[in-house]
Parts: sequence; structure tokens; C-alpha cells
Amino acid sequence: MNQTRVKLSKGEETRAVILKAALEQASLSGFEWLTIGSLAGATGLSKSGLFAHFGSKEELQIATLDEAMRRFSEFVVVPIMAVPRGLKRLSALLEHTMTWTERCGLSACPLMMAIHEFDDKVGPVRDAVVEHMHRQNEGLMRSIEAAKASGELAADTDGEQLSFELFGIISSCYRSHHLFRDKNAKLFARRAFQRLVASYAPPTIVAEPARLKVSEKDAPPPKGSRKNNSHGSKRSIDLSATRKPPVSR
Amino acid sequence: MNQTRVKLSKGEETRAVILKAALEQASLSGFEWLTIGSLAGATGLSKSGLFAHFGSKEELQIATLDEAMRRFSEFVVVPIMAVPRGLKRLSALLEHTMTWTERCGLSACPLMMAIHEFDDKVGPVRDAVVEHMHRQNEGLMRSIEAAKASGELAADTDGEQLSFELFGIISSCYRSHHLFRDKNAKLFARRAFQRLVASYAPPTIVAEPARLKVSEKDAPPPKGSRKNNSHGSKRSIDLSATRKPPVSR
DNA sequence: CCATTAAAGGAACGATCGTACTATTATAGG
DNA sequence: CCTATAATAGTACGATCGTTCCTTTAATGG
Repeated sequence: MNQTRVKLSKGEETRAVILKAALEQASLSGFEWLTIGSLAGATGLSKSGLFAHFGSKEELQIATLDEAMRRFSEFVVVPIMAVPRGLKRLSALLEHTMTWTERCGLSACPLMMAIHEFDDKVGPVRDAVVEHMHRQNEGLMRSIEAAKASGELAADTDGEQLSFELFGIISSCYRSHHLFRDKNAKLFARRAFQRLVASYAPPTIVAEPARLKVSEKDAPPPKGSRKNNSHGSKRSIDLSATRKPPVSR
Repeated sequence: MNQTRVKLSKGEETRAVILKAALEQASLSGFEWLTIGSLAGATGLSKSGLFAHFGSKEELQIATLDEAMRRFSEFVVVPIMAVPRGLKRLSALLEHTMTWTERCGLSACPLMMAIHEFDDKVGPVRDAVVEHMHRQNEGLMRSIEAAKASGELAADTDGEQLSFELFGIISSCYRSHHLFRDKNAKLFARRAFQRLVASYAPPTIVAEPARLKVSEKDAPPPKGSRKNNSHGSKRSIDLSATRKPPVSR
């Protein structure tokens, strides 16, 4: 789909090869563990030949981080823009975020790695991580605002609060999946998501409530929940879909 | 309080000094970045003198990880056992987890570091991390069961699901605090916690509902919420305390 | 107090780190 | 096709890595 859009000069070509290897290595061992020597070995280049592309290890780290963000955009941000605004898009964001690394050919998430590797450091790499993550968070908050505007989330929803909680779900899913190797990780995440957006549902007005169908094809459907059970109370939430269904382990 | 309970032999004494430095270093840069040389410099020992205490770098990493867990127990698990079972204890767990590193004299959390450093590795260090985290998770689930037994959480609460979501809050709080340096991180976490336990509240029976006072002194009180607003609907939740109060930034 | 054991230091090892300099080869435009 | 430039390789550097071996100093129990 994307191979050789414009003609790549030789330098850009091998640079791409290097970054691909760097991305895999950084996602598994961290950006500080990116090593000129091992990267040269992985790409078949000489140490100095590889080094010349970046000029310093720090530049290599930043270039790898940028590439990670570029791919995240390609595999998450761009595709969900094809999904209608609102809860569907938020749900699609969750689904795409939970799967982007494997769709991308990576075994782990370089961004998760970067977050925890540089959070307490100082320097340009940390600055780059922070800026990227802030930008990403702002995108998430825009999606939340859109869901508020469409009436699928309560008008007084605190976008910052909700984005905080959404990242929590993603992060917990990551731990369950990678550390615990729990094959139900995504299931837990989807249930948490349902519970979360339900708690931000707009107050029920009179008869026909705002549509709340969430992630019909990406996630297993809530199966006959979502019929907005109750009457007139300020906020009432049907959480039956998130209550202890059998989980194969 | 705890200094020199039993007489420490010289070896045990310096071993403790080493582990203290190792803990600080591991929390900031990761366990793989623990280096015999820098650790020797930090403690005033010689490389070989320090090395003799562990026999290998891997053993040093595991010893440091064990020490981290020991301190986590000392600063989180033990204190919250003095808190009454139920939601109060769950809330105390959140509060203590959010502050234990600084109360412990650390600038970052070695456990968070370990989780993301070893999640996709293989070997004895990863195994140790997984086991520690599983044990910790089981403790959390026992606390959840206690809250179910006391009627503060719905009887059909899925402990695994709730613990998944609680870790998400803690993890997101960690990112907000350390990566974004957001001074409102704990505030977001407390609101997320309130929202979460509210969504697991038992169905309202008749008149006097199960007491839900959560974290009165640790966290800013919900201020006149918690009076269980509505009538008879299957699950009704007052979320006013988590709706966009002004946040100084 | 002295003998035994434990603890710490010194020196060196091969390996690898990031980086600098120079030399060689490949590409690309006129 | 030739030439200017870009890309890669070669080599070497000081530093530090984890680890080993051996010596020296310190603690400890009878």
C-alpha cells in the first residue's frame, strides 16, 4: 500500500531499514538500550556507516521515537478518522490502540516503553516523549468533545478526567497482556470501557435516549444490554454487560 | 522505628546500603541499567567488593526487586491493614500506593519500572516480577472480596475486572504525575476511583443504603454527595462529585 | 587475645559502548 | 561518462561493562 510512494534516495532507504530494526529493538528493550553495534549487526551495516545517519545516539533515539509516533498515527489515528465521531470513534480508538503494535509487526509497544523510560529523566528525548504524548492526549480529548457534542456523553463530561481514565484502561490492558500474558486482557479492557462510558452517559431525558451503540464489530457486542433501562433518575446506568460473565481462563 | 531490630552482621549491613542505592537507581533508570561500577561508586565500595555480595548482576537485580517489594509491603500493605475492610481499605490502598515511593525516599517507582522493563523478556528476573505482581494482585482481589462481603460492593462484582480497572487508575496517575508532571494527578485518580466504585455499588434496597463514605481524610471529601439520590432503579449512581469541578492548573 | 572466617579491595580479562577520523565505494546530475 | 557528492566501511580511542582471581583488611567466636 505504502511502498515507495516517492522515489527514496539510497540514504533514506537504509535509514528506513535502520529505524525499522531500531523500533523493534526499542519496543523490546527500551530506547536507552538501542545500541549502535547491535543495530549495525541487525541491519548488516557497519557501526560507522550506521552512525553517520544520525550523528549521535540521542538523535537515533529521537528518530526512532518519531518513527514510532508516525506509525502510531498510521495504524491508529488515521484509521479511526474513518469511523463516525462519538462513542464509536472512542471505541475504535481503544480497539486500534490495543492491536496496533502487532498489526505493525512489533512485538511490544515502543511508546509504552518510552513513557516509563523517560518519565523521570531530563533532556531532549524526554521532551520529545512528553510533547508527543501531550499531542496524542489532546487528540483524544478532541474525540471526547465530539462525543459530547453529539450527545453521547454528558455535556458536563470532564474531558481531561475521561482521557485520564481511558489511558488507565489501555495501560492496564497492556500489563495484563504483556506481563501476565492474560489472553482476556482485551476483554477486560472492553468491559472497563463500557462501564466507563456508561458512567458518562447523558441524563435520560424522556423517551428516546441518545443512541449508545458502542463498538458493534470491533468488540463483542454487549448482547441485549444497551436498552437504557430506567426512568427519570438523574443518572441511571445499565451495567449488566460488565457483570461477571463467564471468562475462560 | 525499624532500625536495627536484630543486630545486623557487617555483611548484611552493607548489603542493605547497597540495596538502598540500587533501589533509587533502578527506580530512575531501570533494573537493566543497574551497574556494578556506578553502584560501587555510589556506596563507596569497590566493584569486586560489591560484586561479592551478589555473585552476578542478575542476582543483584532480583535482590533489588525483592527489596522493592519488601518496602512496598512495609509502606502500603501493612498500613492499610489497619484500615477497616471494605471501601475504606480500597481507598486507602489507592492513597498509599500513590504516595509510597516518596514516603519511602524514592523519586520514582521501581515496580512500575520493572513491569515495563521485563514484561516481554524471558528469564528469572521477569519470572520474579510476574510472581510478585500476581501476588500483589491477589491481595487486591482479597480486599475487593471483603468489600463485597461487607455489602459495599455489589455481590456480583467481578474482582478481576475491578482490580484491572484499579490498576489502570494507578498507572494513569503515575503517567500524569511523572511524565506530564501534572500536580492534579492524584485528584484525577481519586475521582476515577469514586466513579469506579460507584459503578460497582450494590443495588439500592429500600431505605438506608450501604454506607459509602470513601476516603474522608486522605482524599478531599465528595462534599455533600453520597446521599444516594434516587429511587428504586436497578443501579443508580450519584456522580456529581466527579463532574467537572474547577481544577487549578 | 588469637585463630578462623567474613568482608572488602586491587588488578586484570575480554567485550562492548559511543564517537572521531580517514578511506573507500556507490550514487546521481550534467 | 565523468565528476561531485553522498553513503558506507575501516580502524582506533578511551570508557565502562560483568566477571574472575588473588590479596588484604576487618569482624567474630571461643
